[in-house]
Amino acid sequence: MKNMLSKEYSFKEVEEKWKDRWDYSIYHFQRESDKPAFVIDTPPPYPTGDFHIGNALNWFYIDFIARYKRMRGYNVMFPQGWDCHGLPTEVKVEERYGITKNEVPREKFRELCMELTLENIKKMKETMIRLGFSVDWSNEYITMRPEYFRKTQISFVRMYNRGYIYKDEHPVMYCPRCQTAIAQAEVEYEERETDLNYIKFDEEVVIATTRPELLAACVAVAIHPDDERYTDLIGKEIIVPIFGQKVKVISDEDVDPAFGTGTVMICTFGDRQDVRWWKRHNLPLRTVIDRNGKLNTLAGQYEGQSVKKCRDNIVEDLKRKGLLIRQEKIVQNVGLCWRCKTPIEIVAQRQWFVKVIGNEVLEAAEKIQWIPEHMKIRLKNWVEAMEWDWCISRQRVFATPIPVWYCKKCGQVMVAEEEWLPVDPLKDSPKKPCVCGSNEFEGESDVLDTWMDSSITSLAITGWPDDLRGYPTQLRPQGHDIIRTWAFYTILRSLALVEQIPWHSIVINGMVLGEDGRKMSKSLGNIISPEEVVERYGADALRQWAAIGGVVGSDVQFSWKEVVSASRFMQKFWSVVRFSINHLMDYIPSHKDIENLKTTDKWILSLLNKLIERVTVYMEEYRFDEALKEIRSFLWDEFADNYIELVKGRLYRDKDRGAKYTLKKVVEALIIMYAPFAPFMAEEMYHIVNNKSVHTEQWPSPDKEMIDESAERDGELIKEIVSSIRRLKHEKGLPLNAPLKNITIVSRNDFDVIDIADATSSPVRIVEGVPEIREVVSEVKPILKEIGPRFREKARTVIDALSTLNEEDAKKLERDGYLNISLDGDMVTVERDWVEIVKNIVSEGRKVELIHIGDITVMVEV
RNA sequence: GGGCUCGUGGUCUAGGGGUUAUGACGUCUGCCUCACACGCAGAAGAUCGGGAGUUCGAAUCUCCCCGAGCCCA
Repeated sequence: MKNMLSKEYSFKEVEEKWKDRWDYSIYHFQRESDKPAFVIDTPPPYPTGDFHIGNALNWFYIDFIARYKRMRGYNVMFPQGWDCHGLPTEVKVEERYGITKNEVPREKFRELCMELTLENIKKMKETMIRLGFSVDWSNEYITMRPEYFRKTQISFVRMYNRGYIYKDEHPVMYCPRCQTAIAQAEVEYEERETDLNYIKFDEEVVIATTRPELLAACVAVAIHPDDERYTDLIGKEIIVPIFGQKVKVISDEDVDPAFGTGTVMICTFGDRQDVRWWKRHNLPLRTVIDRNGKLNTLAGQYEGQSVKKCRDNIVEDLKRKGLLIRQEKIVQNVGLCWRCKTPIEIVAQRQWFVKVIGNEVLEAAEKIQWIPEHMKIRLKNWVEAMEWDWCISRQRVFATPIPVWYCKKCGQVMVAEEEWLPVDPLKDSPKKPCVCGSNEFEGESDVLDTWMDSSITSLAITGWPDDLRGYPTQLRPQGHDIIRTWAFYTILRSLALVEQIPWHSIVINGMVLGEDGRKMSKSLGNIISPEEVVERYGADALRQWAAIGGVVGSDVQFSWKEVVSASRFMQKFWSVVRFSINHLMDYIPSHKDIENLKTTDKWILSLLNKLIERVTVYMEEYRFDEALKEIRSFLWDEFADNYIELVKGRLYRDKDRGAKYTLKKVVEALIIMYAPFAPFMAEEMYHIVNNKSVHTEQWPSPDKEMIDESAERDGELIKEIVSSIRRLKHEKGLPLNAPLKNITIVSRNDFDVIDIADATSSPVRIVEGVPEIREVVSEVKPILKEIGPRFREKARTVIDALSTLNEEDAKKLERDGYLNISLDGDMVTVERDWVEIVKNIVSEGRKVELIHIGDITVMVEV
């Protein structure tokens, strides 16, 4: 029979073939199904057009889980969302058409954004399909579409009506470049060097500040209450240089007397500490920075200047007036807009806020299983440090409109009713008059933070607000970089909207690092795209890098080596299938074949069933690295290197049905368990051995009947005997297939030796004991884990006594099962099981080589 | 400054009280043995970051120190 399989596995051909041929509807979630549901609240990526390797890691984990759960009989939902709104797309559109958002009508600008978003989604989808994700495309959602943002607006209305959302004037983080308020979570900090300026306020007071441009916004000067240098200043008024406003001197514990001169000017607002002081001491508000990041009229002669320009000018003017005592360089942490890295300002503005219900969120977090557990602490730290409510209004265009109008007559706020949604208040009018009777409204021009869209994904995918069956969902997979945003906001919103946790478990993935162990970045030039890996080694190989690269939750370094080693494993697997199919082509399994199993067959089947148990446990624990390693080492080290080598004789010569049965069982189970990791190749191989799709198969369940400890012991022995004979031949300089005169195994229990004979090309027999052979005890090895706990501090003495046991006593111990020995005058009884007795066999007749394997001896006549 | 995670052969990595520490890549020595040279059979290579402690026994637990990364002030 001719083998039709190519010698080399061609990932390119196979992956392209199945990608096009697959029926993706088998991955659709069945709304009406008896199977238990497993709903995954997958992350909606931002449609940049580039599905990068970090996304890929996240999706690989999701796909391993989804495929595994499906095989375990779950009705899995693996939806795919797209989190469309936001600044980056606006910026891209401005670049692309060389316009600014204010140069075209709002509606037109939004359309251009949508157009670009759809193009980007298309590109990313292609990559995702190429990577083999089992996405349920019938559950795709796009947040910019009316059917989705209707839900966002409903969530706004409901939370408003329940008192979770309010509009107020409050200090907010403001990005002057993006010209919008942002949330605390969107601020990142970076160390930057700036000048610390010592400015003379009056004869006694010199203030050190890094923000001289905010002198106009100065509302107080603070000192530490215990600072003896300034005790008599407290309560006095002092005049701010250049601007001349009188401010009070107050005392506060939070002032660091060791920093600068120990006196601090409080501005509205230089940093968050200013906000704390401003609130605590009820200070007046002097806003000097406007929405464009420019100084306003309060700044007098500096009006209209940028923050940077104003700073330079004020420093110059202070110098000229002799008010600048000195300057020193210091490093300080500057808050930056996470999108454009522009230093943010804190300004008081009327904005929309969501109440942060920190305690409720923390309580809910306790009810959720966190994988890994310690990631919960990140949420905790974040929540506990939150000082302000979540600012959800943005002064942008491409986002979900806030469904609110203001009465032109009385100023009353009109929040949309749910039936009116979706709505754009700038285009649409309320369907009822204001309480004052007026029909003249002005629509809210602010829009919602994009996180308002994406923090209801768990609700949206289950069918909320129309249908909430099956809520909470089962799983949220996401990166640890967005715990403070996505995870936090989702829990908060789920509690506020439906009073439930959003998911039972959350599994956190790490970031992907470059090959050099550093973050991937353009400037370091260490970026790897999924496409280039797929091109060279295939999606299945990349997937295995993801699985084996590290424990879920830890950062994973990209590694070509891992990818290569995965592709070698694929070649090995392919060769095993190629070998197997030679013997299985004409084989129709029968249950009777079980009766023909030899020791070696029983051994590998027992190991296989134990493997299934372990792999299943690892998959349940999201330990993909361990699961895949188990599969790999079983296939390579046990099945290929040992089992197949041992049964070749029986297969080629005898067409042995027991061996064929075993071969088929093992290969099938391995392909199925491999399928979540390498869906393309597993599919190809399963079609070869079974002519059907592996992706609709059941996950194998361990067959307890086949777990056979004695077969395992004998099988291990056979393996050991064969490999020690190989080693012997190697040492003697003999070819591995050289026949030996005789192999005699001295053992009291009987097992099949046919495979040993085949594998060593030599006659093999088992004897219970041979007269002309004399057993000599050569070594007694104490087993420490038996002796340690029993004798504790005396263990060492016992160990020494046992290892120096004389031959007579050792034989007595072996024969009787116990032995009394005297230790420092005490009689101690030791048991047979506490030691391993190594014996030599001395032959009086012919010359034999002796091999010891545990308690067993093998005599080899070369 | 605070929190979290982590320091294991040359490189990456598993393990997390029992004395010969896992695997991958790399290195060395033989082999084209009828599934596989992306292979087979062997081998070398680690005082498990440093120190102290707990214990009969520590890579593993505790404390301190050093170093790295992440998150947050």
